[in-house]
Amino acid sequence: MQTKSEITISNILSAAEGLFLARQYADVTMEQIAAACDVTKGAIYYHFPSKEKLYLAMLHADLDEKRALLGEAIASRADCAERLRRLTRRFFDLPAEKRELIRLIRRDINVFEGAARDDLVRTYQASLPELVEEVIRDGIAAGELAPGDPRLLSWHFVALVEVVLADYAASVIPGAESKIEYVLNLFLNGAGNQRNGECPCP
Amino acid sequence: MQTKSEITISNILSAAEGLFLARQYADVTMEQIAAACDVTKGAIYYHFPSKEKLYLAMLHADLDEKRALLGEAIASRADCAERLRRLTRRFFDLPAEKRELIRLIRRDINVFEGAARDDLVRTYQASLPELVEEVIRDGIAAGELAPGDPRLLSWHFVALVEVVLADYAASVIPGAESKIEYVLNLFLNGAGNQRNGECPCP
DNA sequence: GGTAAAACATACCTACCGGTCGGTTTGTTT
DNA sequence: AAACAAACCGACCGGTAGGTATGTTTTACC
Repeated sequence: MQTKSEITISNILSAAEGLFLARQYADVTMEQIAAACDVTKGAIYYHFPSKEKLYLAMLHADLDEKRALLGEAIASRADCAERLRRLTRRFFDLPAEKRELIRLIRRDINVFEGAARDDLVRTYQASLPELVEEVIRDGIAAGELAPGDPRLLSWHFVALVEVVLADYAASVIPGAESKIEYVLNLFLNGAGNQRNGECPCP
Repeated sequence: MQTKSEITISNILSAAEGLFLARQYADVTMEQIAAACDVTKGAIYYHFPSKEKLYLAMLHADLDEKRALLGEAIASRADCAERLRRLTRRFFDLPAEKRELIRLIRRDINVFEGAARDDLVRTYQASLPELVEEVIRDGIAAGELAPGDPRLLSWHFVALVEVVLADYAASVIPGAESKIEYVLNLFLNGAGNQRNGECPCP
């Protein structure tokens, strides 16, 4: 069973997540967070030493959870395309708010400096791109993907997923499954018209 | 000849650009901007009614300029790949600060609400992605690109450019020209190993 | 070169926000 | 039920930053 304290902390983190996702770091006040989970500012400062620590704690909790979830999806011996497909599908299965976390970090990453910033970057790198990177590295080794830098390719893949995540995409590509296939096809085969490529054998 | 007022306005916009690029909107103070161009806060408020208006004015000026510059690059009758190449090259030729503007908008877009926000989105859309979209639309019509939604593909292309713009990419892909070819190749042909595709003719 | 208006500078106001602290409630132990 | 600790409240402080009011200089034009 959870103690009273754990419940409160969980509530605070949850409220903080919602607000930090909606607005920028500086535009979210501690009192707004407090009001959102029916406590006062004093209660938050009882559990967290500062606004910055609260933000980082919320990020860590969220990314750890997400990483564990997504990590399962690539733990298979399938080929590269299939592993990427499973990973993306699992990502799409996440509640919408959770998926926004990546954009959140890219947005607020300039708020902090020094150690806190490095910590943020590392935590982010370890969340999604690193998982993709692992799959891509294997894919290159197996000859399924063309040679290239795995990390750069993983960023490309993540960026592609982000594109499909935009509101506009929903009006063009309906349904999660077709979005996934869209991403995979574009990533593997590109946007060029393959039929234009001449077949070497007459 | 420029009047004194125009020079001051230009200085303010230039200083604002540098600071807004380096930090988040809320973390840039009016006094910092004032100090950066050797005036006082009062002078800024003489020319701009508010911080928000100053930010938007600086964005508009920058994007207008950039759009004019990039627009020339696609005004040719070359094929799709070549036009994209020229557009990207022109983009890479921009001073580093100017290239960061895209990321800036994506970062600060949540600061504003209502009309100001819509204005921001429209201005952004009209800057880079719309130019790419035009080229891609032609490319699809000419059969050079596989059928697909032009706008979504343009976002994909822009995202790819952004990936290559990251610091890490410099350590993997040296030189602007090879970055451009990397982007084009990945966009047109994808990351999949084409040699794996069986040739239908025996 | 004189003058009115534009273009600043200076000082100040006010709202807000992160953080603190004394005190109060609630729960637990003995 | 006394004693103690954990959890929480709410008023408050210090600093800050957007914005303004007013005085001063500079520009532009005659």
